[in-house]
Amino acid sequence: MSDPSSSRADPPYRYGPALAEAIERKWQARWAAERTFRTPQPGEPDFDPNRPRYYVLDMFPYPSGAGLHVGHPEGYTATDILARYKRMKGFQVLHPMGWDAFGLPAEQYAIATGVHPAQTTRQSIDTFRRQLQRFGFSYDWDREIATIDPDYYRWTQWIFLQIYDAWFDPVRRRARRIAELVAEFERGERPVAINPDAAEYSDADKAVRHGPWSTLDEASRRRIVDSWRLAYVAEQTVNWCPALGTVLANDEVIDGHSERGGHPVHRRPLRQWHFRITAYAERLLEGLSLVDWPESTRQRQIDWIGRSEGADIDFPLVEAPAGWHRLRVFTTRPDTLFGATFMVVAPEHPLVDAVLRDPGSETDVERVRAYVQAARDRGDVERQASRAKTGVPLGVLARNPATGERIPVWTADYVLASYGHGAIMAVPSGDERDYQFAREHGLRIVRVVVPVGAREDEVQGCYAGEGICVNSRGPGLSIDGLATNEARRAVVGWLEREGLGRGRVTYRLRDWAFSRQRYWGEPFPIVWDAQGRHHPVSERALPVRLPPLVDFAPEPSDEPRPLLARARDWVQTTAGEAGVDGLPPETPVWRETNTMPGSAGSSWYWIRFCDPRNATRFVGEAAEAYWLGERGVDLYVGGSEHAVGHLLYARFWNKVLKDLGLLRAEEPFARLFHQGLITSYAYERTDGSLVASDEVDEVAEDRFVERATGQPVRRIVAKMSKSLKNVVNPDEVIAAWGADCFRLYEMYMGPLEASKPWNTRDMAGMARFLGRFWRLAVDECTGALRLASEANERVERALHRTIAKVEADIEKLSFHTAIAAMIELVHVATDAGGMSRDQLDRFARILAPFAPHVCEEVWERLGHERSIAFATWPTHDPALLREADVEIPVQVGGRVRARLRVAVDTSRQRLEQLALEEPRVREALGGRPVARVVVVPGKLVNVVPASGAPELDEDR
RNA sequence: GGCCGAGUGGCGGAAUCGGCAGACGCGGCGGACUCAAAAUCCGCUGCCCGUCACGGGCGUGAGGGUUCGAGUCCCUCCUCGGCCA
Repeated sequence: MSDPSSSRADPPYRYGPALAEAIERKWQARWAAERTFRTPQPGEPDFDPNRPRYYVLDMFPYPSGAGLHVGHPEGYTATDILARYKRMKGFQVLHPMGWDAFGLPAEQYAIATGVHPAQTTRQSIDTFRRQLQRFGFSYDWDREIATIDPDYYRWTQWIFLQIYDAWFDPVRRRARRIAELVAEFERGERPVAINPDAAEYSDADKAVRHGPWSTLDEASRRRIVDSWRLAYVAEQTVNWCPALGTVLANDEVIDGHSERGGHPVHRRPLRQWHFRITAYAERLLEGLSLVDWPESTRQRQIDWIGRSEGADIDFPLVEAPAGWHRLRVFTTRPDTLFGATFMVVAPEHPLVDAVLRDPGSETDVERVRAYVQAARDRGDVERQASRAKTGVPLGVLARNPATGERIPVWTADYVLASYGHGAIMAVPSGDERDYQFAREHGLRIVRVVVPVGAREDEVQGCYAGEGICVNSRGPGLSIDGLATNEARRAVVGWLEREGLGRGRVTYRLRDWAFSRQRYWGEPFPIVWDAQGRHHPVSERALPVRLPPLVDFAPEPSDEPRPLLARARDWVQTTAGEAGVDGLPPETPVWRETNTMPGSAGSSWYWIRFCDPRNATRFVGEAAEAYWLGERGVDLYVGGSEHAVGHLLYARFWNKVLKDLGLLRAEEPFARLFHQGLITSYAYERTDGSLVASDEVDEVAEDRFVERATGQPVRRIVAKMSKSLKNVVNPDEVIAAWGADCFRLYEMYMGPLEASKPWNTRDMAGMARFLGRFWRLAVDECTGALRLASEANERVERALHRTIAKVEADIEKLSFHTAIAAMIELVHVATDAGGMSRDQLDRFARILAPFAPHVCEEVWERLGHERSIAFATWPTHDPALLREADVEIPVQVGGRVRARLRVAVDTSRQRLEQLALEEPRVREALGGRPVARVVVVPGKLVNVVPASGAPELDEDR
């Protein structure tokens, strides 16, 4: 088909790459010129408030310099089919596209080339837009947005300020304005205290009892209010690489050195903005039951939030540094309290510093100091992974409150500072890590739980499961013989009565660190004064524009320093200049130099699409009410790699905005679907090196050789990547086959959610299908319509069946089976000598969402002036779906022995009678008596010979 | 190790509620058209036995179970993929 010598001999109107391209260009130009897919807004003349809406959203792409690969259009084609289908079903469809354009790759590219990220990003966006438009997707390009547009990030900053100005009321379980919190403090309706759930404050800070609000000074008030804010500043440990002058992610650090370059990396505390997403843990869990999402993704979010019930327990300290009277731990297994034979704190725990300042007689100060130093530069991931459970005793003794025994306190890096209180009670008989640690360091092990039905001496090593408590009798409490779940309640009750602890729910979810030390991100609308206090930039001064910067090269330094600090004239300004209310205009202030992370712009973009040009509000109320309403986005399609990060952050922002009365929907995305990965063949030489797929020949079934050398290579299936040399470029595929063919092929590969290997060879099937469809409608020599003079009955029935099937399959996103049904229809119609005008008119409409260009062309030839995109979806007559006659298989003992040709509605009795009269059935019975006959009318008959089995009711 | 998902022809895959396994496409084989080739059209194509027809047996990762009937439900195991530690 791609041989040029052959196409010269082709009839002038043969459907091939050249004609496909001409048709596709023609219609794409027309759609653009007529703004066919512009979606009317509430209030506009062509908007119809009585029609239902359908909001179908793609995860917007990060436009990289490499352009689109064939994985992108998979999800986009699926949503396009749905958008086009819903339009034909009478919905007003919102189907937008935009660009997630801030982020690290653009900045790294700038470091390498010296070209400003603003420039490279714009170029990448232009490339992506051109490529997407070539697919004929029905996006409303008038709504295009990019997160780097100041008109967009102005509202990203504005939303940050809304979150900054909010706190979470644990009683009402929702966010409220800071002014309401202060009012409650002023009126004495709320105890004046640091937020007990604020991760950035110590237990000691939270225990401080403050007087009435009016008696507090400005600094104390500010401290208390900040502890409630949903956006707050806290020190967080980062991986700082002085040589690269940058902060590294956990997976970029290997063994204390940078993955690139092998430079030393230090763990340093750095001042960062955070969102108190943990306050929403319960709401985020509950919301998952309101949405139609893949079960795997819901489960991953549940796991990520990691709700666990347990208890805080205070262990009295009997030998400890001055001022240390107790050590608080969190445990999910209070039932194993009697087995706690030692305690462990993280190397970062404040008790460790206290011990070093005020060592006890048993403390080996040098050993502790050395251990803590070494542990500091190991990341959490690495600490968890390492097998050896290292640690040192602190020379501190605690008392187990249940047994009254004195137990030693150690520090070890298998305990993480970020979980619970950074301290644990160690129960070696009931926790694998504690067990290993105890074995390694010769600590006592006491069995306190045995499996139900087991004797104590039958249990070896560590047993972490549920069971029955043993050896759990003490001066104040005995839980011997209780089941572990009952024991947990008993212990928590006792702790609460004794004032030694309380039941508590904790989460694995951490607060969301929202700062980056990069350039290419949204600046914070925040300034700092000379006293180190933060102040919001007022709304009217937004956007805070990113200052121009030319030098992105890393600057080696021992102290972490954000890149924006280099824009000195921008950083240093005055309150008046920056637009800060509440400070005298001439007050010198310094702008926040962190920037927002990549996830900022993507945490609300679906909202902006509803009203992308609104200059006075982040989204107009009428647009939000219509396009989002209480349900949110109707269908959201994107990769499962965003199952926790993006989707959790987006839900969080949505909930805060809802609580503040700015949105109606509790959940942003009503239905979510993940398209599968498109993989591709890669070829490996015997030495493991890779060969590009276009340098390989298939010499026999499953035997491949490298063309240049003739050496055999092995074919593997892998994710497309430059390094594997197996990337397929969509531009080339479209040039060779056309966009309609590409769309059909990607949808025909298999279930949308499955990962599937790309195989260009299979494109031919879809090209043939389109060719047959075209020939069914158009004379290849003259270009005139070819219509049957009258409607064939068999074609008519097949058409009704196909309409019903395609409709049901689109709703299920089962596009490959819908296409299979249409292929069958083409065969039936071709076999019957063609379709009537009316039949072709309906067929073109159901194929149009899949192959819109060729269908527009046929539609125009059928005499329609308006785009097929707004034609109505054809109806089907359910009465025509079933054939009058059916073939019923007759089984004997479950094996098909004969077939009956009967009317669909043949009765049960009649079918049984006909079956028993069949000679083949009698033959198969071989004289055995018939035990029973199972009849499923319209489906099958099963004659069961007697074999001593008991008789059963036939109808079941 | 835990959680989730998947194993069906040479390949991608279908089978809506437990009811004819392999729809549809690719590839392959044969034929028509053609000077010839491509394209197009038609037929065949799970495996084994059988001379064609008519048939028979086996068959959805392995083993067991429930059932008149299992790709589908239950149990045990194996393999692969994804995520988390």
